[in-house]
Amino acid sequence: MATSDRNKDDKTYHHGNLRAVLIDAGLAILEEGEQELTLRSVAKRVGVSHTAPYNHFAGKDGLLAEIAIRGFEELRRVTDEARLAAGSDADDQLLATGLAYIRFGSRRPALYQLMFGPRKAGVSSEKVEAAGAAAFEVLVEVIRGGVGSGRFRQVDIRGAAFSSWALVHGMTQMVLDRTGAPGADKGTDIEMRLLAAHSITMKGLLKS
Amino acid sequence: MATSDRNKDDKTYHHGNLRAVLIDAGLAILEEGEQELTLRSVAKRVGVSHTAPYNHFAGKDGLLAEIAIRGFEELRRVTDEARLAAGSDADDQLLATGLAYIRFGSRRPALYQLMFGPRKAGVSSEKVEAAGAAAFEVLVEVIRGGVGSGRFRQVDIRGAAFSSWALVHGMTQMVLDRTGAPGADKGTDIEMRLLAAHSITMKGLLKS
DNA sequence: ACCTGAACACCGTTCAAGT
DNA sequence: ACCTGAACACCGTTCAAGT
Repeated sequence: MATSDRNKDDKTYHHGNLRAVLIDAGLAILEEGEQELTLRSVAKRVGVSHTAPYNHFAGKDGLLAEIAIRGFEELRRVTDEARLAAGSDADDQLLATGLAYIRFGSRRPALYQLMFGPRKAGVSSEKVEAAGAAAFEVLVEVIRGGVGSGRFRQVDIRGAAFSSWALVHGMTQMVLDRTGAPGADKGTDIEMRLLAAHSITMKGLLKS
Repeated sequence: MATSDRNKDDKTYHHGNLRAVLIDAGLAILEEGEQELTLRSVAKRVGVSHTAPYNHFAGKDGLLAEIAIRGFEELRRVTDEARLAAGSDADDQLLATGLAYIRFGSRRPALYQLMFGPRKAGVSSEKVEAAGAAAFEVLVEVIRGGVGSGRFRQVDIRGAAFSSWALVHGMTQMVLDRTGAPGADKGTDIEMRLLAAHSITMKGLLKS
């Protein structure tokens, strides 16, 4: 009896998939934002000893890297969805992906800070950069499409994508920095800022 | 004899100005980049017990806030100097301040990350934001001058300044993130990126 | 008014030991 | 192959005690 009970729990508990469960727990802690993300807090939440994670990750940095990768994968997903939903106009696509980007950072501040915060070098760090590069490609696609269709000027594609990314990234960071600042209309305000920047950029980007 | 020796040392040692000495020590640790910035490491470098800082700061966060303020003051200084050295053309001024901004972040990566990293809320945090706002005003002046002289279109001044700041801030962050990335020509590369972004932005900003 | 040293709770990491 | 518990070095912070 006790054995069969144990087997039932084990499906979601921990034997084959402790690695994945730990990553999810870390993401959940960041999402809730109350608790500190600690190797010990993650292990405790899963119900495992605080040294168990060392069997699946290269210490705390290894776990953090895996969480950051998940973040970049989702960032790529939401921006790509926004791009597809924006229709065929490259101008609309660029604005939509920028908005999706800023919303992602605003809604997941702790995860976003982790993704772009200082990382120790290492092999897992390269995988993080690869995930970030994949997310970056969404913007490259937008610019490439705009240039290809003749809507945009013949700008350097990756250079323009880099500028767009830097702009939304910088804006997101500035929103997250001033968490205690006056003005609860932060969310709408930053979107207006992006709109203004977008219209200036577009005057330099559009062909006609 | 021992007393007079002691008095000589005390001038730079610690009695009246321990507070300032601790801030300098923290900045020096960040500058060197080898040591971890820790309340204890700062105290040790100054030659004082690790609890002494509590007489001058609200814990570690209080010291960190003071260091960040110093950083923003210097950021304001270097961008303002670049603005003045760039002559009277607002276009040149905008590019020069952007370059000075990115160079500041590139040369003081640890300090820059501290300035824009997650800060705990508190009174000292407000002073940090005030120092950051003062640095921001340099860019506002550039845009205001460009609009006033008729060189720039009649854009929203603070909105355009915000966009410019976000752009260089985002670029700086992206340079600092990829510390281990391939391509040692990082420094020159990012400046070319900024030039490209600047020329696109200018097409939307300039009047004629 | 300012500084020290002991003490506390917490953290990341290592390692022998268990299964 | 995976997990545990003790142990270690380190951290921020508090506090009684000194001057």
